[in-house]
Amino acid sequence: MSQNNIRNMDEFAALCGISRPTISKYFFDPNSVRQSTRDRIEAALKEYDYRPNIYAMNQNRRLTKNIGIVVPYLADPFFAEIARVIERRCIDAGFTPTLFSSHGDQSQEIAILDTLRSLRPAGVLLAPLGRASDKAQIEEFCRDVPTILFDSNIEGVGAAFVGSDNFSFVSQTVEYLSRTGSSPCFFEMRNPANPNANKRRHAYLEMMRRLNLEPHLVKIDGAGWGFEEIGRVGALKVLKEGLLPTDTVLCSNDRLAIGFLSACHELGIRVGRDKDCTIRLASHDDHPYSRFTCPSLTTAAHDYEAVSDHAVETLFRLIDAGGKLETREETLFAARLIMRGSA
Amino acid sequence: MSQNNIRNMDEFAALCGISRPTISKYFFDPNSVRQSTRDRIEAALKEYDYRPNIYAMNQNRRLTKNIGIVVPYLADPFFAEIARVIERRCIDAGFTPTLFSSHGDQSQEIAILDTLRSLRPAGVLLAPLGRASDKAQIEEFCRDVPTILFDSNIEGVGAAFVGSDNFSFVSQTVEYLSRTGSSPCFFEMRNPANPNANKRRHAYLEMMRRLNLEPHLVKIDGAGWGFEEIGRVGALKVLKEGLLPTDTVLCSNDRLAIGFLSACHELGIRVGRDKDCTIRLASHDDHPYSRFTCPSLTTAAHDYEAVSDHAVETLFRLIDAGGKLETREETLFAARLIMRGSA
DNA sequence: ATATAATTTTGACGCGCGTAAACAAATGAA
DNA sequence: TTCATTTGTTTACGCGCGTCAAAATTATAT
Repeated sequence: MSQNNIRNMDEFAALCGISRPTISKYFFDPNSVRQSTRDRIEAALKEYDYRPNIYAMNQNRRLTKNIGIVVPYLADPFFAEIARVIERRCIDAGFTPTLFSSHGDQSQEIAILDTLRSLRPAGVLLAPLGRASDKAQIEEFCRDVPTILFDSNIEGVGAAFVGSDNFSFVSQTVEYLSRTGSSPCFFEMRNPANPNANKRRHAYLEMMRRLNLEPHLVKIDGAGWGFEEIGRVGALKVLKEGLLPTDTVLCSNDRLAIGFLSACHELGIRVGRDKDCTIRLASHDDHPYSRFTCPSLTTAAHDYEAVSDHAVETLFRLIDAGGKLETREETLFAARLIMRGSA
Repeated sequence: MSQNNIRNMDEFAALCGISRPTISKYFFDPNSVRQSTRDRIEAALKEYDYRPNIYAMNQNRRLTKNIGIVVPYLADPFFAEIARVIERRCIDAGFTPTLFSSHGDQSQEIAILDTLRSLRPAGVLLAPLGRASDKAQIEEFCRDVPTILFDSNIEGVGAAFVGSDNFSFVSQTVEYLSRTGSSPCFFEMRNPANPNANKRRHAYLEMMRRLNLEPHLVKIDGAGWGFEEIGRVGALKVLKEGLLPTDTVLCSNDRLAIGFLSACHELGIRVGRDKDCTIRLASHDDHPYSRFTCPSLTTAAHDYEAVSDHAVETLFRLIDAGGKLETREETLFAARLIMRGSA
């Protein structure tokens, strides 16, 4: 490799023996130039390893190749994992993803949208905070920037929503628990941050109605995104005061369940299917840690890959279509029941 | 707020009644203009909410206000948490942080460094993969870009290293375990990804020597960053084959310990301090989940805040100094012993 | 070989802002 | 009031690249 004295595209073009506009075209889309010239450019690229100035590029391009990825809470490995998959897909498609976390905070979510505006991204994949989101601000953002919502829906906002089918989650867990033992009560936060929680409650009630069973909602206090601690404290209270109407508990999500398990252990209550166990516990999400809890969590798993893939594919379609889709799409993927030790 | 027809700094300057160079100066450092003009600019800013084009800005500025944050594995909440704190500090200081995760993969780490180069950041906070890192590439990168290493050190590379004092971690856990029961064996991966693991092993051996106790290393197989599963499989093997030399186990890190606990539960082995427990388990890191395991983990905690703060402060000093520090600094923060249920 | 389509070249302009130098104005202390 | 000092203005250039139109070249098909 020769020494890298190339200062700009002009010099590189000269070294290639190809005009600068053609080089520029190549960098926007390598397929837009004839194969033979592409080969020549790529040969020179290897020899001199020139890279165009991204700032000059993005300043002048009609559309950047940037994609914004926004998750509500990165300390939750669930989001870290989904962000990883989405990142990969974007890079493979020739885009430059940038990851943002709202860290459970409305003002940070708004600040991120503000930053994203000035990044002029080709598109954005946004998992909103949910109840804590400033819907008006998000709506306005989505009018300006091609955006796909995922994980957590806001009705009518964004070009599309891709997520999981909460009814599919709950129906499977409720059916399984009811079939194999006593029917479950539903353990959840009183004021859940995420709209999926509400959908799950409704699904629980509906399933219990269909099965002709009496529903029991167990609502616990707590705010914020520290679900494990909220679940632990809530479970301690419920267990100590004997407020649990059944010996089978279905948690709204795995992180609450992790806290619930912790409380049970503190109180010496054994959880699982064995004879010496007094409680069965199941949950939803298939959180990356749910197979390492004690006992491991019976849960309903997201189809991570399907959600990620479809969100990204939809975004690419949206970008290709110039930022507008004919109608707003909503796609939900079914859950898969994962039977483990806790129920 | 008036309608936002402002296309560039010229127009905004005209509306302000202030010359463009002064506006430009203001955006680089609001304190560099007289208070009265600053007030006028900020009043106009509120009325018209103009924001300079970041691409044009960064193209021409001698130095951008960007800061790169690189962590080895974002699905580990430990890194998510530290990244959150660092992000906050950078924003508060007027910088624009961008978060990257190597996802445990060498080629991705290199790709990130490549991306960072073309971002021309004022500075970078880098937590390397460790053993999997391409040291030569990182070294070359650090020659070009002002970089502070954190969490995982590479001798002589980067302007400074900020991390935790592994000896402080291990000395406290070993001392505590030995004082309150039988002395621990050390449970770790055979080929740990992270150099801290080696430091911890040495610290364990040294502490056992000082206490005049016989050391026992228990090395398990496994590669990659799925430490919980590695710990679980390793513990199953060790426990089934009766290879555990003592009833007290000190794991190299919490994620291995989480896997260990999972294995114990599968085998019906009770862990903790109670009479019916046959194993005591302790560990290091104070992973965000370690207080929710069953039993909760006795561990040595990082001083997250101190590490984050000092890393960021050092980076700011480095930037102010023009990218070079007189001598390479290494700062290690002591651990705090967190006594919980497992030992 | 010729007509046609596809691709590249040439030359030029503009994007929005940083920056520099010479000058003008405001400030503040003596 | 005076003068030195700080701060702002004017003017002008350059950064590296996108993009456009017209001309020149090349590839493909007939």
